[in-house]
Amino acid sequence: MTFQAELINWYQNNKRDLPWRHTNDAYTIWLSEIILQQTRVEQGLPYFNKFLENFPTVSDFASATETKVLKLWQGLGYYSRGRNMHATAQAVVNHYNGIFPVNHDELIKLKGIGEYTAAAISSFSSGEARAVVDGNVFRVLARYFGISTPINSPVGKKEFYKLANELLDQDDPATYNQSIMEFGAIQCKPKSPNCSICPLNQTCYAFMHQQVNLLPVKIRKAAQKHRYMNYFICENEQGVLVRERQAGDIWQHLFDFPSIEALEEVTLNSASFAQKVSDTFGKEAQFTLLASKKHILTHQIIHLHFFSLKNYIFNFSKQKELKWVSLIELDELPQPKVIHDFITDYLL
DNA sequence: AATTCGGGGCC
DNA sequence: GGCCCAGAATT
Repeated sequence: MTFQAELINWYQNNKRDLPWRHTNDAYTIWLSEIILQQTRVEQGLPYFNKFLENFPTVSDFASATETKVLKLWQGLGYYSRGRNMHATAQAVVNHYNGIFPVNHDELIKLKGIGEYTAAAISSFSSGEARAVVDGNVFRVLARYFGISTPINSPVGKKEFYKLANELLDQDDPATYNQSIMEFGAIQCKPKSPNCSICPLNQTCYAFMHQQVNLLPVKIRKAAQKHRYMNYFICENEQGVLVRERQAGDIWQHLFDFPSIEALEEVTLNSASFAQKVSDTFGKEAQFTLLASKKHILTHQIIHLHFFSLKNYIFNFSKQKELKWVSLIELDELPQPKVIHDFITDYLL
């Protein structure tokens, strides 16, 4: 049996029953593919159901507010996916008559849809012969064919795409694409795959040369950086003061609180920190520590302190991103996971 | 070509 | 603590 036939045969016997595999509707498939970018099926599944329930059609998605979209996205991470989805839904309504494109060359023009996602949506919805190359495919091809070119280098990406499209089953690209990804996720998994039961083990380069745990090759990422975020909670009869985060940093268009950020850990009861608070919130400002947390992102380790702030002065004309909200309204705003955890424990 | 976008699960 | 996950956009 050929490599492709073995994969499809394995898929028919081992595939998971996932909701987006029961449709060829491009909108529904688009929802699943964006949600699953850099996200495990188990983590994305409840979000897929939630989005389909709230937005049954692309028109429903387009007519929602961005805040509503981000609130539904809350906790899933990589929030630009949510913002780009909103823009794309509106583009489909305005420029495609509300009919989601199914062709690769149209799909890739849309925000948030790159090479992988355009291939996935086009092959699954219309049977277009485009090979998907995701993390699973990189791994399966690198191991089976013994390719040591780094998968996250431009040269490697080109090489793997070329091979993937040569291997693509022209008669049923959708099933073949599903098969190789599912095979990578379940059988040819990253850590300690059970190669003894693999139907391809007798022709797999990595297995025969004891290189399964050496492939694929990946170039190391930059080291994580530490950030120190000191948040100040201001409460009055109206509620609490929040800040909408702006472009150019993490959590764009999500909400947190007024803060003083530092590059190093501050000594909380030091004169220098007290001076900084006075400079920012006025000489009479008083603060007490409410909680401390640590939050890990891909490239950042964030150290957070939350303070209650009294007797403060704000210059709202210079802080247009600030606004007062009631606790009810606060609950409707999208928040970073670590902020939402704090609010749940200390404000609600 | 390298960095930067989250959060969770696994070892 | 490091690695990976149905990657894309930016610089």
